Amino acid sequence: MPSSDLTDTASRILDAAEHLFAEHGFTETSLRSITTRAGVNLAAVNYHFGSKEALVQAVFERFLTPFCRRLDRELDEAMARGDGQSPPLHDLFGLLARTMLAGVEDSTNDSKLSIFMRLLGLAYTQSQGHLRRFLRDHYDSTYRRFVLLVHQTTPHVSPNELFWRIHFAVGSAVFTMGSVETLRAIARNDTHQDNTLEDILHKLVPFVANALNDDRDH
Amino acid sequence: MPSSDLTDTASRILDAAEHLFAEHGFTETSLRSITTRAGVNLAAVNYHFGSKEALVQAVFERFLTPFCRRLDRELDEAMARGDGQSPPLHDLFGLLARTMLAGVEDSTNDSKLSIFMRLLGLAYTQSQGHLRRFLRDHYDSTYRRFVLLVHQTTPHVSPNELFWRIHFAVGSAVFTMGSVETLRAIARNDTHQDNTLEDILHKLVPFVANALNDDRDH
DNA sequence: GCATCATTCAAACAACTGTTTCAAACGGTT
DNA sequence: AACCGTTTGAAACAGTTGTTTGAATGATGC
Repeated sequence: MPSSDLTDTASRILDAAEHLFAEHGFTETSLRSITTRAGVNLAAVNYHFGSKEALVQAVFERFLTPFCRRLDRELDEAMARGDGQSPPLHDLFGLLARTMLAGVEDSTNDSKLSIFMRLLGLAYTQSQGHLRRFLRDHYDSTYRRFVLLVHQTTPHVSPNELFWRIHFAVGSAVFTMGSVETLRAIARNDTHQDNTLEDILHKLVPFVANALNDDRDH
Repeated sequence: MPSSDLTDTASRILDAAEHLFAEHGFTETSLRSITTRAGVNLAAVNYHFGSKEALVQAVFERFLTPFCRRLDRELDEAMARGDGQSPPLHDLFGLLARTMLAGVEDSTNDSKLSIFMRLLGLAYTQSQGHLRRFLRDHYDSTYRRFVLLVHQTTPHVSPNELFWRIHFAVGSAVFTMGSVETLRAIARNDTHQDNTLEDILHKLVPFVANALNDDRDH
């Protein structure tokens, strides 16, 4: 019911798949559960996308392509504002976080962003084979551009040290994202505080930026 | 072939399952692939463990129970040395890292630790339902004890803020160590530097400790 | 109205999943 | 040797998976 009857079959499949993938993972989600939720026939998936693998890629493409385009544009503008100089580390990651939030039209409802985050987490942890290749082939250039900017803003950190710190940082982001909903529930019980996704991102950004910026090599 | 013929059926199943779960995840690993690798009959899993779910739990129990026992003892000793005072943050995580490394008898071979961490990662991201319950029921007390110590050494950080930072930190550790083999290869190509596992832990510990210790709330 | 195309549908497909069955083999005890 | 409980073995089980089929349906252009 969340997807209106106005949209076409392919979009309804993508909507349903997006939700179910984020909730249960890829292999745990059957085509039958997707088509049932979407209210379409089982064969529609293979007809419109060719295979389940292709559907997975289509789900990622639908939200990752606009995201990378937005990020690239944001980076262009930031560079222009700074006369070709890359912005400081906090701004760089703040920009990243804002670009993520910008993809969610309804900012009061976290679910869209939550799905976005979980999918990103899945992409990192569950992607063996075809998905990993797909993501590398399509979005590696944006990723490398961002890393290069981080590199330029932290010239005091050696390349090797920075390499590891970036992966530490990616790890904290990806893992938190991958289980945001669960963690939020635990936090509600534990600390009696309700954190919005925006709150969490605003804690993650300085966490990452500070850790990357430490001027001692280890 | 990796597991010797001397060990009994149950252990050989656990060895095979451990490797395959870490490599492909739970649902992606079939009982047939496990028993084939272990060189035992298919029915042996249900005979010795009862079900696949129970096998998953047994795999976690085999490495998590000794680990938590070691960690508890190490914490006891550290508290005794400090007259009941919890050690500073760097030492606390250094102790954690050493306890992890201690579980790997063959310190020249990283694969055991890598599997350990990958399983921890799976527990984090893929555990819905039975596994999550199992882990909470069995190992939550050790976990809470460690968190409480971290809490006492960082009184300037609010409980909610610390909650999230700890999960950021766990994420970076689990993610990096879980793909340590792959990342080391990339680093060798990228920065022309060969990092031992110990090197990486020595970068990770201050990364985590510094990030947790930041005195501003966000 | 007719032909042509894309789309939908119910049904079946083969392959794989975890689990069960029951006879055979084993090892120790008397 | 005969008995015992424990363990292994090959085979089958029922259920689910992704995918394919071929007929029915719909809309579009002439």
